[in-house]
Amino acid sequence: MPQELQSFKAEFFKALSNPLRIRILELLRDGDKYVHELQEHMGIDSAVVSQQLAILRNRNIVLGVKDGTKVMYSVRDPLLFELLDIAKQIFNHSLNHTIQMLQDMNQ
Amino acid sequence: MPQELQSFKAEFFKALSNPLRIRILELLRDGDKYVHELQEHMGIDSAVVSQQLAILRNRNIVLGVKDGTKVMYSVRDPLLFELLDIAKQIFNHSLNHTIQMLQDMNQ
DNA sequence: TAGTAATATATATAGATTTTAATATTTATA
DNA sequence: TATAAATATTAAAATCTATATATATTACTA
Repeated sequence: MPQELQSFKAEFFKALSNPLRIRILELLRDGDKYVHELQEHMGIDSAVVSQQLAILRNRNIVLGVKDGTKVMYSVRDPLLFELLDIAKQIFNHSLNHTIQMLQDMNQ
Repeated sequence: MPQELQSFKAEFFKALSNPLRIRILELLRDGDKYVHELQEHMGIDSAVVSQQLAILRNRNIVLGVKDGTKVMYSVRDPLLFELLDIAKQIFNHSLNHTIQMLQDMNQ
């Protein structure tokens, strides 16, 4: 694999490496939303939401469509949700492993 | 989803958000390797490889097993490779989309 | 066989760069 | 003018990368 592609992949994962951005993507999983809707769900300043949306937009992960003064956001590729699910599975495996290890230690 | 889990997920993706670490994981996909083997493939200082391995180790993504003075590394969960494949697919979709858009603009 | 060198890996340190998150300002539309 | 969203700015925190140092194991050798 060429070195450039590795950098692109790394950039992609970097876009996902922030709790606010993960939260946004999970909210969008339940349906497209306006910025102010995201802001209300997350309970943070709308400028902060806009900042994080800009990062996801620049990486082509979400799409914003204007509707008057509002902007409706959606996730561009549904495969992203599959990716998040696999991440969760990996996470669960790792957690199970840790729990098992602690149990073994107490035997 | 609890806020903590979002942070954990973000941490996980952060571990993947570096070109050297992506390279390491792709090399390990072809089979477990010693640090010096990784270092030779990557053509960088072994201290740099160790640093990056430490990050992957701390996030429970890889496992290092001592064998004399050497340490053999492997990926803990094969699901990780599935995750990388899906990332690649998302990436291809995005690229196709961009190409299509450029073509449309030239019509 | 004790002492020392060589090898493999890990950790520590530090300066440069990047990211974060909060606030302020700007733009666009109703 | 009021509202919705985006962008700019900034200080603090985190990350990166290179280099230096430390540790642990094996090999050598006097």
